[in-house]
Amino acid sequence: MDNKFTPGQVEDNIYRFWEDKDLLRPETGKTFTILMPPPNANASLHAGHGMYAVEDILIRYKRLRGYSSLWIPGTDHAGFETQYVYEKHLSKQGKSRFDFNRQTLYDNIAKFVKDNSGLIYSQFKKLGFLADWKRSVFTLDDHVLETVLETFIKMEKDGFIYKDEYIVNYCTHCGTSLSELETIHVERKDPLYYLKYGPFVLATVRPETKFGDTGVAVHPKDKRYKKWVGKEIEVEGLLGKFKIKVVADKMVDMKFGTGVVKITPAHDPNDFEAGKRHGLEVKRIINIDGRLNELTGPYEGLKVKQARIKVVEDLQKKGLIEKINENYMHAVTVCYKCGRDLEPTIIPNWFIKVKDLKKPVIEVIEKEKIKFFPKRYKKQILQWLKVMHDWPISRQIVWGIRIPVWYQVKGNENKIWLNFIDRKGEFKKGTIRQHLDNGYDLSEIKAGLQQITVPVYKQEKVKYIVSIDEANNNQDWIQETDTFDTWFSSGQWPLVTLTKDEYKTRFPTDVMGTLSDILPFWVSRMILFSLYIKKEIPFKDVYLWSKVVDSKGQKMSKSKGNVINPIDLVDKYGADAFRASLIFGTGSGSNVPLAEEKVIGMRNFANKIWNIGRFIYLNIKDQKSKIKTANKKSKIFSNLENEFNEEKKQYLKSMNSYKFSQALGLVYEFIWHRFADYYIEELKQELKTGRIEVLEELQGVYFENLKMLHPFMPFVTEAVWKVFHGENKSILVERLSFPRKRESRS
RNA sequence: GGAUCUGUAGCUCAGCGGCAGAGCGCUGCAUUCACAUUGCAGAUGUCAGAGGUUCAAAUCCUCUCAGAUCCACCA
Repeated sequence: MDNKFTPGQVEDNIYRFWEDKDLLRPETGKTFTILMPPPNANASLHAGHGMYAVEDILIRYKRLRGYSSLWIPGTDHAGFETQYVYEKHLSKQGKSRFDFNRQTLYDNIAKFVKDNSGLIYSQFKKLGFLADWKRSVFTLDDHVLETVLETFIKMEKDGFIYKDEYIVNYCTHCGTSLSELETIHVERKDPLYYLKYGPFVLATVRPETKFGDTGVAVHPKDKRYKKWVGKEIEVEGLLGKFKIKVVADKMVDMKFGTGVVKITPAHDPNDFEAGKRHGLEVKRIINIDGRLNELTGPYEGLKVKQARIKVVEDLQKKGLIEKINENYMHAVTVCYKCGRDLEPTIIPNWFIKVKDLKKPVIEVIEKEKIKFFPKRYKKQILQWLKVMHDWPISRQIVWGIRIPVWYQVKGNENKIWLNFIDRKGEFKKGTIRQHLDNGYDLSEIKAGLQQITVPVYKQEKVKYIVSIDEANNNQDWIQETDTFDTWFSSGQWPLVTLTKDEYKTRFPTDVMGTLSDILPFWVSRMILFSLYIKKEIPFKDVYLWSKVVDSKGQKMSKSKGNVINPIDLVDKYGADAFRASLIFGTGSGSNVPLAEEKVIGMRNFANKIWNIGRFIYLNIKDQKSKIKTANKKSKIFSNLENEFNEEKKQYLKSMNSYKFSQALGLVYEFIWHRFADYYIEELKQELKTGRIEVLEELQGVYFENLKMLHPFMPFVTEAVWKVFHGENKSILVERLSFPRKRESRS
């Protein structure tokens, strides 16, 4: 036995041993199941993934308590995220997604993902995770697709699906609409322009949307403007004079600006709602590429920002700007991914009606059929569920599960817009009618298809069918190109990870552990889908952890240059030290600071464990010839036992209530500062005089502590176990039992 | 605007009615003893502030200040 514990090779060998002995898979016993939150398939490990250690701790702990504990891993195709990464990769080669047809782009991304997957699992193994890797599920596996599509079809049948033109946050850079949750609001200073508007002056930060104005609103109680309400006013604009209706609406803040608001239903969410209330026309003047369209005359083709500059310039020339407030602070909605301003745009979208679907979700949470740890997340998720509105599930990207909707071509040639790349590689856009007139046939169009847009027509709907593959080779139908929001498929994670038999024995699963940030995105939707499809909750407990941050509490980011690569730390100090450093002394729910000094501290602890073992081991070898004296229990023995029993009691209590930091702290304190520093030192002399029962006593307490520590520091505990019991033995098949009393459910 | 959380040693944070704690850092001492990746000893605090409840408050309540996060709004 070496005088130091050196993790590197030892850890790899131990992991291989667990794999070879099939210890990653559960034994028989009462079931305990965790579904791993699927990381992006093409991701590599970052510090945040370190927190998956919490789940490994639970799995190992339950295994030691005699459960058949199973951890099922998986990976997510992460639609938008992955396509974004891939497009960045493309742009380095001077290309963009518009250079490829849909199928080719999909295949390329699939290959890209395949080439980059697998890495994270090998890194998880380095961290010692006891997951059943053979069971891994990918969110684009056939059986997942099947379930996800069936769910959509069932929802459609049950009337929970509808298509609508709705104002969505559209990122013209990323080329897709985003849900509310995927947007970020940032405070920013922008000029506020006071425009002369017929008889009024009104304030706006977006003068370029003026061309889409179809109304002007004032507050119903505003005396200043009362006489105009309901009338049309004549306004001098950049494209000449036009008439516009004045409406009264409570959304107007009398105190803001001049108390007059222009209404641009097509390009502002509030105006969209107001427009609906007053039956105003929706006049779209910005296309989804972020450029002004033909309705804007000379401004056609300009990007929004350029257009704003030009419009302001021209308005000033015409004397139509009264003043400009350059210091106006307001919140702007930006893309969470690329940070660019989002363009509120009207796009046909598929929606899920959530009103009835979320009711049972709220109920199970309120009744605590699903419990949250830390508890305050219960309030948070309930608050979020209460305001949850219909969920737009269409994404205009290819990397995902294509929505199984087919539009009828015949009779709708003028209504269906599409882009495709023809045989010669040329990009074409227009209606099907136009393409047909240009001599293309439908099979060529389908082969080179990029994206189709089928507006929702109020009177004459474009007929569609919902079907998995029925219409695939039928020339009468053309499939929707939108894909599902990633959360639509990952929300069904609990429905696609177990086998049929396991749904009888392991469902609901026991714990869902995940980053608290995705509570609304993911956790709430998993509950929703599970209750809808299975009529059962998907898991009993939800354990939420927070962001891993740097030693100063700062969020890790490339731009700050404070990103810590966990694998570096693991290579230097061992997986045990890395894992323990994330758990030791951290509060549940608060950010988890990761600092090299702390990892070193835990490395030292691992070494201490090793050397306590070494001390006992060397004495056993030395002891063989010595005589066992008459057994008289000394006071110090009973003190040790008392302290140990108390430690164990507290440990089990902490573990059962997800207080891992506390549990680890207890063992740390006991084994180092009580057991090693005090008891071993006190008993050293007796040991030297040959009292073998001293050794037995120490060994007994030490072994139990190894088991208690094993979930946190699996490698060093296993390594020591092997020294004492033989290379072929594993601490993993040992049992951790309760001292006297039975386990109390907390 | 609505809600939640946080404020404790130099740093990062536990503790959440019963003598103010840990890790790292700091000071001094110990040296071939299982371990210097060690041991022993020590310094360091108006527990953000004010008021209240209590035999007893860092802990419970109210307010104030400071910071963070979530939700909604933002012409």
